[in-house]
Amino acid sequence: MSGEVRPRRADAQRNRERILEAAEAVLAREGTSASVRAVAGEAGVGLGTIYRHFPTQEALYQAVIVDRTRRLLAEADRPSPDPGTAFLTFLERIVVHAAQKKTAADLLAGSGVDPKAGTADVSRDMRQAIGRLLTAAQEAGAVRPDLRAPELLALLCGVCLAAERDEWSDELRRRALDVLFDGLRPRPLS
Amino acid sequence: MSGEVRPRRADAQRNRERILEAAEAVLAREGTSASVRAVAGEAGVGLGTIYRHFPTQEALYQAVIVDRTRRLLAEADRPSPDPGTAFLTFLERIVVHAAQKKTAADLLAGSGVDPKAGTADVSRDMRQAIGRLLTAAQEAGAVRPDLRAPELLALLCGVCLAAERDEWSDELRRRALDVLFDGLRPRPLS
DNA sequence: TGACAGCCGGAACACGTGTTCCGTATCGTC
DNA sequence: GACGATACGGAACACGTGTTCCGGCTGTCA
Repeated sequence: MSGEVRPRRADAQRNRERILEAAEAVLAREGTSASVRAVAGEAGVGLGTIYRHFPTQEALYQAVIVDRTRRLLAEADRPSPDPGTAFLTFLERIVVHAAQKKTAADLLAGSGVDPKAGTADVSRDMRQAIGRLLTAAQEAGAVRPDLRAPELLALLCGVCLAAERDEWSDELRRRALDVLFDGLRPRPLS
Repeated sequence: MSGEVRPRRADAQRNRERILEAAEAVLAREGTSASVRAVAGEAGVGLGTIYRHFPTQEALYQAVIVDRTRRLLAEADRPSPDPGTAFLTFLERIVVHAAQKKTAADLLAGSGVDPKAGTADVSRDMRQAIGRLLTAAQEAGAVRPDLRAPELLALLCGVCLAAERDEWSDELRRRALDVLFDGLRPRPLS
């Protein structure tokens, strides 16, 4: 074990942060198809500088996505007196996040976790958090008991994809989620 | 006006059809990001042959998409005694089509019709057909009256995007659409 | 069967991408 | 202030893409 890691030079540390901020902005604007050159331009930095800090484009984007997703996940773990509201509120936050950051849908995709992706951990955490909130909401009687995680994640993934793509307005999101959430509630006994 | 269009040579006509079939197969497999070379390989044809028949990759793909969408739309216009079932059945057919052909979601996207796309016509027709079925289903009391076309199209677009991406199984589609369709129905008076 | 318009294949070109490399500039230390 | 390690910028490379071009082949028709 080598130990003793010399601290980064001050300008390097500054550049690293500028690159992360730039990547976040560019991802929000263009989604994960954004080019490394776009990030370099936004950061006011050369291409080589980016590759000095991140081995790969994928590594850079994952760094941004993982960081922001962890912040989002932190909100899911606050215990709430109203599991139904907590569940639906968190779903809506995910959709808002998707629309603003263009980067949420991938984390919800099919349960077959892509082993080569560095986002596998945070993706698993996300699905588990949703699963926990779902179970709690069902036990509280706020969500239909026959709803299972796969179809919930599939629908949520679809909503995120559409919201990322077409930049839903606040009102459209409100109306669409009202419809979807109605479908999640228990059917009143006819 | 020139008139007098000489008929295509027989081999050229044959190749044109092979290209269209190949394009359909490749689109179903890889979506609209498929390369022209992939279509050429599937058709067993040179690149030049494709460009002899279609001025552009976009033109080729649009030809496939427009043709298939027209066939799908033909089903929407059969008058039905049960507008509610007709509405939901057509929505499901669209989702199945999306999952199999990887090509439906674009037609449902934001109402701002892209003027440069040759699919604008068929996209408008699709939205209008859905709108008609929606209105009929609402008048029959089978769908909640406060549902409007924008959020319906947005949700449907999301479902198609997710189904195209992750190749939903029949069962997953069934479960997801059951939930979504429940949200479309009228809320029973408390 | 001969001649030619039409057609074909695929090499070649233009462009955008991710990534590497190296001469130069800068930071931290003495 | 000088010096070495570190970091920077951006040209250059490898690759995949859409598209064009042209020499040669082939269906068609007299």
